Amino acid sequence: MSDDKKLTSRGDNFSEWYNELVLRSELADYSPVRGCMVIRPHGYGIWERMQRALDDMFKATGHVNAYFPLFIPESFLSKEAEHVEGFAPECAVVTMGGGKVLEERLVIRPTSETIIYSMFAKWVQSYRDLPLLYNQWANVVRWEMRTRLFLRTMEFLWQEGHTAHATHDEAEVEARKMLGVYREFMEGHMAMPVITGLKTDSERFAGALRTYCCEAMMQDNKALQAGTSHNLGQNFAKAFDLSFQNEQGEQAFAWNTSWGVSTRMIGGLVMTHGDDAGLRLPPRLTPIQVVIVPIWKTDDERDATIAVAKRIAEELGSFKRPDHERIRVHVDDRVGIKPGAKYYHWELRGIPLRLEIGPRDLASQSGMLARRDTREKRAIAFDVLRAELPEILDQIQADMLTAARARLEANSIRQRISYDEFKNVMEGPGGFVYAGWNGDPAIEQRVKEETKATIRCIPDPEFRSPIAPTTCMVTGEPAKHEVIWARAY
RNA sequence: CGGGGCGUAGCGUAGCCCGGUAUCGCGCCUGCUUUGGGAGCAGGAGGUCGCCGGUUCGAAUCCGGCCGCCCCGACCA
Repeated sequence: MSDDKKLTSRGDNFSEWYNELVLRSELADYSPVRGCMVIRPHGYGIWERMQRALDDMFKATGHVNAYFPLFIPESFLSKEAEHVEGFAPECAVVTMGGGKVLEERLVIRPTSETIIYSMFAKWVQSYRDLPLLYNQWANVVRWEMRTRLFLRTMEFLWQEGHTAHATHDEAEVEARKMLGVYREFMEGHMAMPVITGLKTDSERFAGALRTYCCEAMMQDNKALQAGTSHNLGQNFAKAFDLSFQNEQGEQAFAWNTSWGVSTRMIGGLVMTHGDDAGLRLPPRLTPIQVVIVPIWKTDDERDATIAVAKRIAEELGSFKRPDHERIRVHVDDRVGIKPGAKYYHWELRGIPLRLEIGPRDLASQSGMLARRDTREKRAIAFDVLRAELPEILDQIQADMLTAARARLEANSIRQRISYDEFKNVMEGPGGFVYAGWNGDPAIEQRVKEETKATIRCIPDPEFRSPIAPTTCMVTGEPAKHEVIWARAY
């Protein structure tokens, strides 16, 4: 057994652990194009589960899917001043087509506000046409300097919601509602607790009135912005003449929101739950929930255990079952590979449950069930699998969230600390520091330069400290907000 | 775009300083024996040493240029 079978440990080098794990668990691979990655079936399977769950939630909140083009006329980008300033530097631009120089260059969408609101403008005349509640599943391209698998790639997959409303307040409700949807998805499906809140101006989306976000804490105590929701105000409506006649018969500009989450969440999943043995996937998002490993000595035993394994898999996972009763089972019937090697294989890939079935188990009509998250192992009778597995999977899902939440709390600092102590925290263990801020962007900038930490958000009320800080951590002046400081991805 | 590192079989590497046709491990193929925590033995396949040029009788090795990747910064979902 050689050392290259062991994963770099999180403690030794977190960043190397992450890269190695993503590659070795076959979530993704580097591609021939710089900064772009190939999402392999195991990774894409997670994305498909994410899409399905989120899409259901979007539909249940009244949204519809549509699709807008990948190419955006370059002139569209520049119609909203702040937006063009924010995105122009990172745009890929098509200058040639069909062997000819294009009359107007085409930007490959970095985000679709401009093209979508230009179309909304055609479709909206009256307040009766509002609201428009659209979503699209798409790829976008941003010319990033430095890329990392899932966390920042030049092309990534995401969903972008785009809505238009008659009033500011309606748009505000929508932006907050979708932030809540994200939070519920991240906690309920990813088992990843998040802090929701408002971005400061420096971190606000280019062209938005207000940006709300979900911030998660990774195991190296750095923050990951996992989702954003923007109240765009009337900025884009004015740029694209998205106007309507209101009940009073006056022309008015619509109010827009946009909101998105991306394949970056897969990186968050890895860094939230992974351990030194590999991935740990939450039952709701894992492509395979239970892997069955048949064990044998003789050919007869091989045939018998594989037959039983397949029968169980068929019974639990049949497509004839309604979706919510179906368990995603895989039988690892590869010959010539010892059971132990299979255990390592599936542990690396994060499959929540493993069922071992050997000759002894056939006799007793039971198997050994091992949990990936806790590594507990116990016997379970075949005839209770169908009844008990869903409960066990739910338990794993819940336990993973509890564990992640405990880690988030353990690495959050709420007691008042001095700026010097803060610097030590950021140089050392890191974490989320709740502290007062005087509201001055210059202070935010200075802290960033001195500590690499940024204000992740002004947390929503339910995340704030019982006793609000009264003074700014840096200047000692009266605090305008309680904010969360952390280094971020 | 600045700093650092690295490109040798599918993967990871030795060799490079000191020039003579490439080492080892994993993986892969065949056979036999194995299989309840990473199997053993035997045999075998697989290489334009990132690319281009130079020096030399001879270059993975020395020199010049280029390309790519990773890490750390600046910038960003």
